[in-house]
Parts: sequence; structure tokens; C-alpha cells
Amino acid sequence: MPKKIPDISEAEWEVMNVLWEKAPQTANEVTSSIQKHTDWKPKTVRTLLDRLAKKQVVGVNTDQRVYTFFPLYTQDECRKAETQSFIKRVYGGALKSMVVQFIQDDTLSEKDIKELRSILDKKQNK
Amino acid sequence: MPKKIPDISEAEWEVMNVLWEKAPQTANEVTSSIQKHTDWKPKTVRTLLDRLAKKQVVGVNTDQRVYTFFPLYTQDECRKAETQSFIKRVYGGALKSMVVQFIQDDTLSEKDIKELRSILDKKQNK
DNA sequence: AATATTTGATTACACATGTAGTCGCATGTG
DNA sequence: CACATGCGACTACATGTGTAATCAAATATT
Repeated sequence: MPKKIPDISEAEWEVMNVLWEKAPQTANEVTSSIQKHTDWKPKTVRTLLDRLAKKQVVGVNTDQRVYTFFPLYTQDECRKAETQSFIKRVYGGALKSMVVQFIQDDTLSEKDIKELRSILDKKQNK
Repeated sequence: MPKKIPDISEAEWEVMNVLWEKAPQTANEVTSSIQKHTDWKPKTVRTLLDRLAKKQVVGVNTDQRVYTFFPLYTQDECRKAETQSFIKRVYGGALKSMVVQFIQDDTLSEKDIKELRSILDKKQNK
């Protein structure tokens, strides 16, 4: 089985999302991207990168003078891990319950629903 | 608009789930239920209840000698709040992306998929 | 070369969270 | 009534997280 993925905090997710778009990147590059959505200081971003590296969620190239960082897991892997623990905590493990709630609460648009139906159709006829 | 629901931590969710099943309950009653799933000491449960009360997620009846606790929000309200922030963090806000991933990953059974389809059908014909 | 700047390493600090323990008063018990 | 027990109030303490700042060495600039 794939090794357990460490917890990724909310702020760390922002950083990961940037690294999943493009990697490797220097701390400065990551900071530039991040600052489009947030007002975090470069030092803050650097701390997050260091923590992610320590947690072994990102890797670091130290061969160049200025280090570059890259993800050690795919976005899908991390999403799946987070979602599983989230669903367990909040919905007692039943993804379906969540979807049902969202469908009933009109959180999904007509269009979303159509798309979901089409995805489910494809899946079932496969 | 409904006031913003405070963050509920993982351990606190366990407590809330017990209170949503039946309320009000004394700390002892909650502890008994909780200890079926966990090995938390009564003091731990009490601390969680106190924190939830402080956060105003649970209310406290202090009229009796032994206090009783009860939820101030429904489970649905809390689920919705948590899910919204979760989806935003992990899936960039698109619930659909998550469902798609889970459908494709076979996290949902054939049966689940059938049920979802039927729910979507009902929704659409409404 | 002297100085300014960049960058990695280390440290800071408050608040949240998991996981309890202590203390003192109100109550039940013998 | 004397004492044991239960419960609320407060305290504890390590680790995680958000949000950086400081310091020293390497590098770029003038």
C-alpha cells in the first residue's frame, strides 16, 4: 500500500497547489504565485515550504545555490487522503450522504447535476 | 444570514455526534457514549464540552446541580459549513470535482451510484 | 575590496488542539 | 455530623499552525 500521507494544513494546501501547477520552483517563485491570492510575506511561505519538506510532502533540490521545491505526492493522492478522513469525521464515512445533502440543498446547479448524471451514466455502462 | 459556525475540531466532532443523537445530556452521559468508540477519560470529554460551550456550539443548562449540554446547531448546518470550507481548500470549491474523482476511483459502489442516479433523477424532475 | 542583498537556518510567539490533572465546595453516606 | 465522592472551575503541557523575524554566510554590486 502507498505510505500514509501526512496531514496538510490549510495554509500548506495553498503552497501545494502552487507546486502542483509547476515544479520544481524556488521559494521566491512560489511566493510570487501565492501572493496573487494572499498577502503572505516571503518568510511565511518559506516556513510553509520548510515544514512541508520536513513532513516529507515536498522534496528539495539542494544542488543549486537557491533550493527548489517539488511535490512528493500527486494532487489526486493528497485529495483522496484528505477527503477520506474528512468524510469519516463529518459524515461517518459515507460519501454518498454528503452528495445527497448537497444535491438536496441546491448547492449544485442544474448544470452540475446534468454533468454528474452523465458521469454516472458513463461509469455504469462501462 | 445565519451566523458563522465556529470551527469544530476532530475530537469535538465526536462529542457533537453524541449530542446530536440525544440532547441534553450530562458530561457523564456523553462520556459513556464516547467511550464506546474511544478511550478518552471523562476529564477529556469534559474539556471538549467546555470548549464547545465557549465556542458557542453547544449550550449548557446550569439550572440543575449537574449541568447538561445540548447542540446549538443542527448536524446538517455544521456538516454544510465544514464541507464548504473543505471543498474550497482541497478542491478549489468544486464539489463536482470531488464526486468525479470518487466515482472514477471506484470509491463508490455500483449500488451507491444507482442510488445517486435516482436521487439526481428525482431532483431534476421536481 | 567594501558593502548591500539574498538565502538558508534558526528562533519567536500566540492561539488551537489533544489529552488530561488539581482543587475546593456541594452532596450523598454511614 | 464526619467523611468520602462527584462535579464545576481552573490549570497543565506538548504539538500543530499561522505568521513571521533574526542571524550568518554566500553572492552580487559598485
